[in-house]
Amino acid sequence: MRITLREVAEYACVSKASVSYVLNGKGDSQRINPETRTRIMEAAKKLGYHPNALARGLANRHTHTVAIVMQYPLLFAGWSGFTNALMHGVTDAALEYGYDLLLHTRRSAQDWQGQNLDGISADIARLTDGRADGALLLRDIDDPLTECLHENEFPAVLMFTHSDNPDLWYVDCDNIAGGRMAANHLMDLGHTRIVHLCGSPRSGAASERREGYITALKNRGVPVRNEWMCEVTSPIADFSEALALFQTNKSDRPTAVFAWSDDVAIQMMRELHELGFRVPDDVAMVGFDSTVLCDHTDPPLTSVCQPVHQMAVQAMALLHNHIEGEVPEVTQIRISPSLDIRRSCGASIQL
Amino acid sequence: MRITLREVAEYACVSKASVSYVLNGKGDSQRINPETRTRIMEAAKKLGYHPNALARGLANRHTHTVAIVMQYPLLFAGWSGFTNALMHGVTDAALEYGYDLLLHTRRSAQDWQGQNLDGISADIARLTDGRADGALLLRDIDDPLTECLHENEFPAVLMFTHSDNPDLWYVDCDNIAGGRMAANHLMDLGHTRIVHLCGSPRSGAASERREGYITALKNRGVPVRNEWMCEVTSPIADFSEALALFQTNKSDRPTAVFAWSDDVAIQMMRELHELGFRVPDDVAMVGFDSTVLCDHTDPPLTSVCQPVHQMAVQAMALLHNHIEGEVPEVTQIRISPSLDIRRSCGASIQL
DNA sequence: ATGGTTTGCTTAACCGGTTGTGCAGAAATA
DNA sequence: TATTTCTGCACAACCGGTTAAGCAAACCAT
Repeated sequence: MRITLREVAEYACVSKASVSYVLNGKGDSQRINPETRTRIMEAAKKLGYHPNALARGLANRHTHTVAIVMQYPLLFAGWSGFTNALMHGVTDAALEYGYDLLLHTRRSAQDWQGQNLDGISADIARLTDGRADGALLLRDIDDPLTECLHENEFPAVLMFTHSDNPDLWYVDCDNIAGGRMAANHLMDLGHTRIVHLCGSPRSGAASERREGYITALKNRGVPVRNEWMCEVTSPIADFSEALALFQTNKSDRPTAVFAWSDDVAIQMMRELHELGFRVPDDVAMVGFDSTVLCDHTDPPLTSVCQPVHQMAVQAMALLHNHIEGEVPEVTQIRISPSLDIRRSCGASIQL
Repeated sequence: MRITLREVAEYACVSKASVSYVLNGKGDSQRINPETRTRIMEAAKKLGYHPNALARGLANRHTHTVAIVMQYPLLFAGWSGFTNALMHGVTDAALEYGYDLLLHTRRSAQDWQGQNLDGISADIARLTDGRADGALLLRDIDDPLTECLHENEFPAVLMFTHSDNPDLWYVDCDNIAGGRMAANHLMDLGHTRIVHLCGSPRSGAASERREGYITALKNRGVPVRNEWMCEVTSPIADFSEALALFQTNKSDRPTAVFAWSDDVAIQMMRELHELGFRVPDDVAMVGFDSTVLCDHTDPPLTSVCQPVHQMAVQAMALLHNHIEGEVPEVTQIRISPSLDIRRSCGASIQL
């Protein structure tokens, strides 16, 4: 058993209160006699005392811990460096602000589908059980958890998603602009027959990228074809519908693909390659996230870039404000994406 | 403020103890009158009661939480899917056993270099402060933290590293065999001039891979050249020393490279490519970890494969045993790696 | 009627900290 | 000398749970 405050107190022949005052330097600590103070400090050091975080959290009502809540454990199943960059940013920022991190995942997406409120309330219970002072939320756009937490007045900040509710704080990328960028780049290069591989309609980011794609096409008078928007949510999903679009006579064949994620783009390049299509000669390809992976594929993948690490840091900063009860001027942050042009569209590389 | 046990008790007109017995189903719970029981259950439901994890942990002396302790936050800075696979396995297994996860990183490697014992004792303090029941350790081979935790009788299991101390439990890959496999594969293909890009000498895994490489060469009477073992710890490290080996007259030029990690192998392929060398025609390349990335590089990278996800699950299983006080027959697990042959060595692909 | 057992709950100590209040004795002031 | 103020610490309540021990009433057997 670890040394407790009481044992330090007994060793130093003082009360628990005095030890607590001395070690924390708050309250009556100025009024402790210097001799007693050093006696207590030495007792603590000699006994190897370290406070129990549970007891301290219970008494203090806060733990210097924040939870990071993933929609799916599958976030760690992806190929690209997105999750890595995300976690890297979050851990860096957590160290910066002195928070520990609690990782919340859940068994499967099914638990949530159909608005399983028992699941939600279980999540709420776990999150607000005193262990964390606040939470970083990586959730679908219409996830009831977000609103529920807000009703429970639990400090939370959304990451890589957003909300129409002005009371909810978030850091997200302007995915509509990102989708537009991707489509415009392809149209600038002369493409008009552009397939979009889109993500889950429940994902706010994926929906916005699709919206940006549609808007860009409409703006230039390019017809938007529903059958050219295929839902391919992950690199291990079914690509056959998308690939079928390429197995027709050449006159009506797509010449470009905008995939909602790098993972999907990269897998699509492989699938196309196996069908005998060359990227970028036969088909141009644009991905999203511009993860480090994009530099190492064949050909290197042109991709819309969002500064994941920086966004994670900003989200943690917002959460810190929220926990401290401070309200910064901007509580809903939209980052503008940029386009990293590599070789997969055949464009000349900008320097 | 959340509803507490006391409020539920008052609402149901019973004592705190009765509520606790009913909600936990332990101890005297059988002796509670069914009517009282339902009254309590309904009160709890109506008030939306959820127990405070800190108070509960304090009283129970355990929290159903395990910490995962990284050597470096940089683990999230890598390109390859190694960390992803690791975290995926850990989160899956944590869900399986009903543990929550606490993530421990630290500011920089410098804190630890030179055996900073203050840093170590701070780590010990944070880990054994009551929040976690045990820890999964991803640390260097000679990290004092491991022994310290063991002395403090804190349940811990090493992952992707090992120890000569028979009391320390671990799950590691047989990296010596892995290094041998890589070198043997290259020698099978006729290569004798093989460069090894090795990792940090403090990393147990990296050292063993190097040892396997050396052993394999010696076994076949191939001279081991010290200048052909270059320390390149990460893809953003300095490759110039390694590249210089290729910028000599052809008769003494290496024909193959075994890199201690996929990240480094992939970057090396790029660097070689820029110097005009073709993989695998001019230089054969073998990596380590066989992450998903290897399928998507140009050319696809032959790599030694360790089952990261499975190893993470096994480590969590061991930790669960440790926490429960059970001692399984095997507490030190060595997984045999395999070789995933792709195209970067020019070998015919096995089916 | 008497003693023993069972039922159904409460009391209170405890986990390991924090912190408001209070109480001696010394020092300062009247 | 009497009163007030300050110094230096202890006491005890509290955070929100768990759980051993105990007690009154009801039940049973003798």
